[in-house]
Amino acid sequence: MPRTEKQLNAIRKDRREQIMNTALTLFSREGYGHVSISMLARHAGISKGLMYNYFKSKEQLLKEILDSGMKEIVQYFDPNNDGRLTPQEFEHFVRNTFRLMRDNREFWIKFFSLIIQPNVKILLKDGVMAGFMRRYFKIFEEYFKDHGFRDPELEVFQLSALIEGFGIIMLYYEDLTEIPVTLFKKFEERIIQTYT
Amino acid sequence: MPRTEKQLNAIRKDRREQIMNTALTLFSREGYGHVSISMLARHAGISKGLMYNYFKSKEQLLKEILDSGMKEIVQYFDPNNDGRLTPQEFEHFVRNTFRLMRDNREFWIKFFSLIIQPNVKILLKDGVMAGFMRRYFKIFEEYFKDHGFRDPELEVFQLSALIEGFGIIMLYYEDLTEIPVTLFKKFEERIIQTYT
Amino acid sequence: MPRTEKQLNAIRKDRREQIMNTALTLFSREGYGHVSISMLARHAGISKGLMYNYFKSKEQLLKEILDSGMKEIVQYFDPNNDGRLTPQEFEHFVRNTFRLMRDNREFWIKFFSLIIQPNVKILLKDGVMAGFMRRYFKIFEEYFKDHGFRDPELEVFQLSALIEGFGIIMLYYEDLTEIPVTLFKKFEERIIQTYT
Amino acid sequence: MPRTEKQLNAIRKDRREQIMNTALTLFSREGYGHVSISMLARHAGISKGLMYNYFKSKEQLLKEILDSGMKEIVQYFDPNNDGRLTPQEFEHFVRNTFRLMRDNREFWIKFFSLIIQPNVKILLKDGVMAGFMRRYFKIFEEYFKDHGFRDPELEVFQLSALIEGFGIIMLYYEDLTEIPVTLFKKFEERIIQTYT
DNA sequence: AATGAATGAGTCTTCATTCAT
DNA sequence: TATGAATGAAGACTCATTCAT
Repeated sequence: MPRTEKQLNAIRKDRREQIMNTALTLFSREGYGHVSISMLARHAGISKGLMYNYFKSKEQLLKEILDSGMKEIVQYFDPNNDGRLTPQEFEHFVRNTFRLMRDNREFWIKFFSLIIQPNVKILLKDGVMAGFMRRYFKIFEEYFKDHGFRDPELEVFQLSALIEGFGIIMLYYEDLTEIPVTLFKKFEERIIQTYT
Repeated sequence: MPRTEKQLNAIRKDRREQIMNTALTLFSREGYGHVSISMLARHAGISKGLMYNYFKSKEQLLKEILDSGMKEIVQYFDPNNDGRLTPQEFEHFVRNTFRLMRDNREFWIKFFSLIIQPNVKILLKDGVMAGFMRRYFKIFEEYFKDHGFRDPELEVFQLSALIEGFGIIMLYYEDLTEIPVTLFKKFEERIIQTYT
Repeated sequence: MPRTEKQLNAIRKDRREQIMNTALTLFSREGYGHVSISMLARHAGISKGLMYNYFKSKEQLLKEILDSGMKEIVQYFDPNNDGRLTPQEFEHFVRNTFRLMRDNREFWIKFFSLIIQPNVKILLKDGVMAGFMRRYFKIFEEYFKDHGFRDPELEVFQLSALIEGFGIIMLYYEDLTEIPVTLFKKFEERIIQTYT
Repeated sequence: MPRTEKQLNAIRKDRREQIMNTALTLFSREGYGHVSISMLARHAGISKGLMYNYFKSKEQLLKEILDSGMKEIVQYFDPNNDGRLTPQEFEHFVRNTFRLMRDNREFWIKFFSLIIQPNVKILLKDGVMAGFMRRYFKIFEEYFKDHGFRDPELEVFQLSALIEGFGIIMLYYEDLTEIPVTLFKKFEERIIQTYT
């Protein structure tokens, strides 16, 4: 008996996720350019050819991974989408971002590791990322201006540095010096105290 | 009649630098793994084979680039090598680091872009980097402990995040939002004020 | 629908043999080192890459060819594996060896031509060959000692020279002076008469 | 003061020999194809370019090495050049050949190792070798015919096999089983006894 | 939907040879 | 005479992608 349309869709959805998860893990660990389709197929437990039933090319696969990650980031930012942040929204944003990272630490380390790869960066430059970044810089600058910070530009710069730096440290030095969860919490509180 | 030893040394020095500079530019822009020897040779204006007169392999070339950069970084840190930082030394270190970056901004953007690449990271892990990082973490923690900071660990973490984040921002967003030199200066002052 | 396991195995077996046969012919005629993968692929009627689906490397291909040839040689020698040769076993060995050579003359000429190549020799030295040779020398020396030959060592030496020399002549001069099959037979009889 | 013509010639002659000796050693040990000019120059203690002052190409160098070796072999054979061998001449030939090998064992092992390399063989086929071999076969056949051997063709075949096999054994197994000089002598005597 | 054999362009690397000095 | 920097063709090997089954 042939499978129903519904079953087929379920299979397809599972397979796609399975492939994307495996790909993210490998891309982040080995570098996008060093992951061959053979390796990917082997790790995902499928055949080489099958990948091409789900993704047009290796690059397409990468793009879908990036998109799905970016969507999650964006959704916690400026939820009512009015281009303004209240201190509550600011705190909410920071807490949510950190919670996201804590709850799904492995995923975000991988994702961060992926987006700083040169070949990958190029894809993002002209994609969602650029727009997101511009908007993000703008909204924070407004926020600092409205809440009496003397040098809003500097604050945006410093805040960005802290957040990006946080990512890099997780990624880069974690296996040297195990970073305890309490430190994450303290770092989060410090940022909220400093900026609200 | 063969060239004199002096002539040969001059030629060799020039060529090495020419190749290393070209390589750093390409490695950082395109990613180490995506730069082929063909591409490198074309950009450096030499033949494919010649690279191998100067460097045993592509990887060896990378290692020499990394070493030469790391040496410059290390030399401004804990100059009297006693494992202790005075506030003056701290300030001196920050100012010098920033000056280095300002004076040779392009180089350091490239260098930073290089060392966060996954394939490159691996090389550093077992090289100078690991040792340097451990020492760096330790010395700063001592510094904060000795100068009355309540939570030295958190301060080290935050300072590191700021510095690394500074690198990432330069690298990642500069071509979106031109970062003015005055901002660099203000960022530098803020760090010094905060920590001394 | 994917091919069945059986179909795949058949395809793989055929291809392996096709590649190994082509390789033996070329390696023996041109020398292992002078046969490029391009050349091999062209002669075998396959693409350059395909060889690497079947053999990890050019060297691995060589090793498998050597192994398969050595196995055939070894099986006719000291069949009951007691480290002793009776005159009947001696005769049996000689007759079988010559029959093998006559029946598959081309193959053995190629094989012999292959194993005397310097690069190839090195592989054999540390492989089956060394062990085989030592055993072979020992058993024949025992044989000559037991059957009243005055100078067993000399006889082993002479017998070996005859056999190896036979190989060289086939290989080296055959295309100068066509060697008739009757001569082979007479050579065989002479050896058996002399040593039994 | 510039060197005299005579001095220059002496230098040239020395250099040529030095290069040829080094080349023979390397060619035989590593295989002609695996010896690079760099390697050769390094081992001979000269520059890469200099080799080309003395030999037009790598192949030309090989050819001269082969020629000089072949000349030595040929000169002991059929000295009065009448196409006939007397038993004395036969003995003389065998004794001289073996003496040559004993006295300069290393050289001949190298030379033999060289001429059986496939790439090298090809050069010889159309050179001195072919002619030499034909003549050699012919003269021995006459010899055996004239001296009452029943099957001259078989004898030529066997004699050749013994001699070639002797070469192979020296070359191939010597480092497994050290072959004593006394064995050489006995082998020589046996051949003379058998054939005169 | 699923497989993996097959392709060929492209990668890093080696090396005989040339040539300015 | 002597040097070694420089070249470029060629070699072993990898891998994204296609396609018959």
